[in-house]
Amino acid sequence: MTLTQLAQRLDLSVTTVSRALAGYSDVAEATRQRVRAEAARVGYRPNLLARRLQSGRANTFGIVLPTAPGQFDDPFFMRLLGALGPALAEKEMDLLVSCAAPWGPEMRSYRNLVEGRRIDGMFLARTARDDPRVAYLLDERIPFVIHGRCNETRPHAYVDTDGQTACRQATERLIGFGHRRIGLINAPESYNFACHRQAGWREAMIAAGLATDATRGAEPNEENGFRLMRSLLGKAEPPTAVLCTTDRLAVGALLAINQAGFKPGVDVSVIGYDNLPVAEYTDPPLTTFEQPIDQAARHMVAMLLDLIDGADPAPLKAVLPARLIVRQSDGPAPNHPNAGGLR
Amino acid sequence: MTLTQLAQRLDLSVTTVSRALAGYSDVAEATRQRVRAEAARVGYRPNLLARRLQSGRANTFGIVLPTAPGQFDDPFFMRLLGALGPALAEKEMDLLVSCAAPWGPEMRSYRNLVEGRRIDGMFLARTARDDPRVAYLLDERIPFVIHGRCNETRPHAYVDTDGQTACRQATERLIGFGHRRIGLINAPESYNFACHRQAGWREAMIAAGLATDATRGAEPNEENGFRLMRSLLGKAEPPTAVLCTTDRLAVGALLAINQAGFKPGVDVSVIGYDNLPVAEYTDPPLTTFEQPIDQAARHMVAMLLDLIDGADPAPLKAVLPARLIVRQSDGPAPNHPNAGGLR
DNA sequence: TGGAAATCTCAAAACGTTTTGAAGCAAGGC
DNA sequence: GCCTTGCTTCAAAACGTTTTGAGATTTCCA
Repeated sequence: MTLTQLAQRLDLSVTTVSRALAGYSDVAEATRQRVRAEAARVGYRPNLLARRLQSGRANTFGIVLPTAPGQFDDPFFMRLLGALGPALAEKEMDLLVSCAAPWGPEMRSYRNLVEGRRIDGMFLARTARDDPRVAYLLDERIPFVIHGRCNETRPHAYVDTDGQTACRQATERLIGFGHRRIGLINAPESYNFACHRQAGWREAMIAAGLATDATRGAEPNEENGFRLMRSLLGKAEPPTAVLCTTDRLAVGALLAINQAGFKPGVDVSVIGYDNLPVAEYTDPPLTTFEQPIDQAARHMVAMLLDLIDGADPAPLKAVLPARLIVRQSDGPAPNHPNAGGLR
Repeated sequence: MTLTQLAQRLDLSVTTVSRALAGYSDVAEATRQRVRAEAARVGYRPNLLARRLQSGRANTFGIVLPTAPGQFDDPFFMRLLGALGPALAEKEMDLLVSCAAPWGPEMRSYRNLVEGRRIDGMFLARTARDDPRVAYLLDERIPFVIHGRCNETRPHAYVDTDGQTACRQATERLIGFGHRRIGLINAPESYNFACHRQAGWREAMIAAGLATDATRGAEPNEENGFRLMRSLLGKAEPPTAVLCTTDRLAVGALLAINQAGFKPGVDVSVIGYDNLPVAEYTDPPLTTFEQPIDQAARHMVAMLLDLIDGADPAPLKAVLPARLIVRQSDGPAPNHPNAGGLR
């Protein structure tokens, strides 16, 4: 059922029917009602493709999932999608998902989305410090919002979690527990979030006059967490606590601690970051940070809608606090006066 | 740059330019080359919205992610997306993602996608035994492919993993280890996959003359795995092995076993299903099944493309084998002649 | 040399909307 | 009775493609 057919049934012009349905005031109340009733009766639904062609807007935003081996099933993106989806649906926007490895080929995905005019704007996540995608989108003047931050100096919209403050607090917490050798198991510093989280840890360590050499970085998955933790435990004076900048790293670290014959949470404290579902069921349950992803998603959607309406990106920035979830993977340092005390 | 503008530059008609680019044989070789060269030079990209309006095809498939609390971050969907994406990109198809809770509201999502002619076909996953979405799509004659199976009698395309065989084999393996009381921690039987997996377990148990009463079911997450395992352990004669039909259930079960003072893999064997990334780093690492998701995705894409070309859905069925990944969470039954032997 | 066939090109229509500019008509003011 | 105003409706153009059917030119053969 097209608008033309509907108009014929009603013995009206297409114009009038279109304007009646759109609620313009220049069609008589009686006519409007008649049109609306008939439209409902025959179940008329406008053809979105036609509407979009005419309006020049795709009514669609895009997001590219990184499908690198070892990280394509990152739960973070699933949660981001789950949060973006409803926020977008509310605004009658569609979400187009494209998949690509995050190096070279990914750029082709962006080109495809952008140059085919399939989308009006893009969401980005997991940005690198100098991210070619950001530069590309700025060059092409495609509206976009980043989850994360990046070094780009031109103004752009972003929403991020304050990983720096979170990691500073986590480190201070461990220091308060009496730990002196506190390791950092991080993602590669080419990721922006890794830099921020490291900065927080370093800040607290330096403020307390502690050494910042026990740091390691690699692609954030369980295997690397395991490997890096083993490497830290192999040191002459292994750390009594580690801050893992993602839960997947922490899961690997916990196993490494166990297998080395230590008791995680007692001999070696661990704090994670992300609050994955599994964090509540590791052994021991993982103390970690929760990112306000729903809130971030709502911000991101609102910002992108503003941008496609021509808003200035400069003021569109938000940094949201992470929330510490205390479980049982951290506690007083061994041989510390507080050790064995109440937690 | 539109086709019209390109035609003007070339002093050709829009028709000729369009046909030259599309590779029709009725445009002179010299002209075609001239057109191609100029198009490449000015970086012409066709407007997909216009093309789609004209062709009546959205060139887009849809998928609805279940965003129920407690399951919206199911890694399964992330892997499915990661596998569908590249397969679709190869065929120049877009993937539209919609989010909705899997009860009432989800139907509205389907309606939106379908009735706005935004998509040419749909992927479904996590189907229930009597799934209203399947009935709806059949009624509306929208092409679709299910990952999973369902009770619907009308012919429809599906791809599934053979969970029944997998779970039968897992149970037989446990029986071979000397276990006699083997529990089942399952998802609710309203899910199709839960039925199949249970059937496999039951088959093996009955064939071995064992009791099939130690079975429990609930939404497949860590918490329920924990809870149900505790309940099984509370029985007068607790099972010495459990088959968990998802890894998330297994992760919870492992913790419950640990906390009850048993050693998982020694006192109580556990086998999971899904091979989540975390499965390699649980304590002990989890014996589980891996679904061939990439292969399934390729099948699904091929089938859906066939369907929109008018193929008969009846023969479009595939059931793929799951692969057992042996780790250390299962082994000989306690007090069994094989106990303590080599594994 | 005339006509048919083959080759190349194009104007116009179509896809289903929204928007623009104008027209028809009644009421009201002079 | 003429002009303005306000209200309601509509024909036509536009968005950028693809397809259709036909026209123009060349080639080939009788």
